[in-house]
Amino acid sequence: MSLPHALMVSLIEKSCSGYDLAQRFGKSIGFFWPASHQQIYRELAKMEAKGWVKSEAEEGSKTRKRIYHVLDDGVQELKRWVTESVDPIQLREEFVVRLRADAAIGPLGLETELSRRAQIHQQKLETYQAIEKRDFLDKIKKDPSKNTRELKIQHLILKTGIAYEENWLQWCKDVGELLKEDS
Amino acid sequence: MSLPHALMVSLIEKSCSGYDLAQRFGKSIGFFWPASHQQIYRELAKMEAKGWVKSEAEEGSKTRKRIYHVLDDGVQELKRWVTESVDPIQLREEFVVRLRADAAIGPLGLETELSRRAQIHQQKLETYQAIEKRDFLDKIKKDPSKNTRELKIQHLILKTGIAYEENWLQWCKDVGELLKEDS
DNA sequence: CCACCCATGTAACTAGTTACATGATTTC
DNA sequence: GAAATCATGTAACTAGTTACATGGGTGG
Repeated sequence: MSLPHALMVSLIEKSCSGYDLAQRFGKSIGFFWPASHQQIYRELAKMEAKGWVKSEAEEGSKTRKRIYHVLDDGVQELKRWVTESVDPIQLREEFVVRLRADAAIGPLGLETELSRRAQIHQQKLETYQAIEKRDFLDKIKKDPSKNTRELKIQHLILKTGIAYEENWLQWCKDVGELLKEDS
Repeated sequence: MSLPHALMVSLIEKSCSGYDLAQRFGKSIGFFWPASHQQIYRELAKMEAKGWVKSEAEEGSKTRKRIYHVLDDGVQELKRWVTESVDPIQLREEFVVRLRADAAIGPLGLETELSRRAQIHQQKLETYQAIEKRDFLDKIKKDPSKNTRELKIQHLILKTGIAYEENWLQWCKDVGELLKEDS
């Protein structure tokens, strides 16, 4: 399981509350490891029980907010986990199964759904590209010395997402062509 | 959930036992929707209870083997399901999280694991390419009239797998370059 | 003062994984 | 007759999803 470790990476970058983590997961590390707030709160509680993180009420705050930070045991655990050997995840795409059903008993009119999916990919792609421009391209242009190892890796991760969406977008076009061709 | 529907697609292509399905899932539709035999047996039982499929002991056989075939209700359900609207699955790759951990507190020596993963992708790629040659390229060459809608779709699905593995393979190389560069 | 966002949770469910069990048949 | 593979399952666990609950603070 990766969630506790993903949370620790995020907390190392900046300590914050479970709520904040949930927000940040919606727009950074969560692109590659999505998690709902329910899951996050549950994991944080378990991690605190294990002594990987510790939470403290914000000083002088009137809210219930609890700020989590990573303890030394957490960092050790993270280091251990990083070198673990785990197989790449299996491609598992429902729409491919639908397509195969269409091959067996179709045509079943997948075109509408296909273009809906193309739109979703297009939208994600644009989101990623906007982030790339703002957080990487412009930043490096302004000050090339900022292009550290850390930034390069983070940029590569984002480019992974971009390539991923581009591939599926192209795939949607290819499938669309094929379905149009002879149905 | 797709498993029952994936199973029906497979059973429509050819009726068979749960055991056979588990074998076939290891080398065709299971590339895109993997399932263990435990899961398959469990689903088949549920599907039979719902009246989507029916099983019969093989005539004159001495084994416990039960052949499943899809009933009309099952075909109807499949047709209904195909047009359902479902979002594309989220990219969810543990190694990307590790990479980001490496960016935050690294370098942590991800190279070994990376080349292990590259090997896995390479191997899958070769498996797919062998299947492509045998089941599509050679077949069409021999008799172009065999290149039906059904075959074209199935070929496209396989090419999806090929592109997927090629992309991750390339990704491994890119990451490898970056890690070598400045660690 | 009402609606919205902040902030944290519980409960029940679903799908998939891991481990274990068992007996029959085929192959060497 | 031993080992491999055919063939079907049960049980317990893990991770993720969906639905619901609740109370405080902030902006119009």
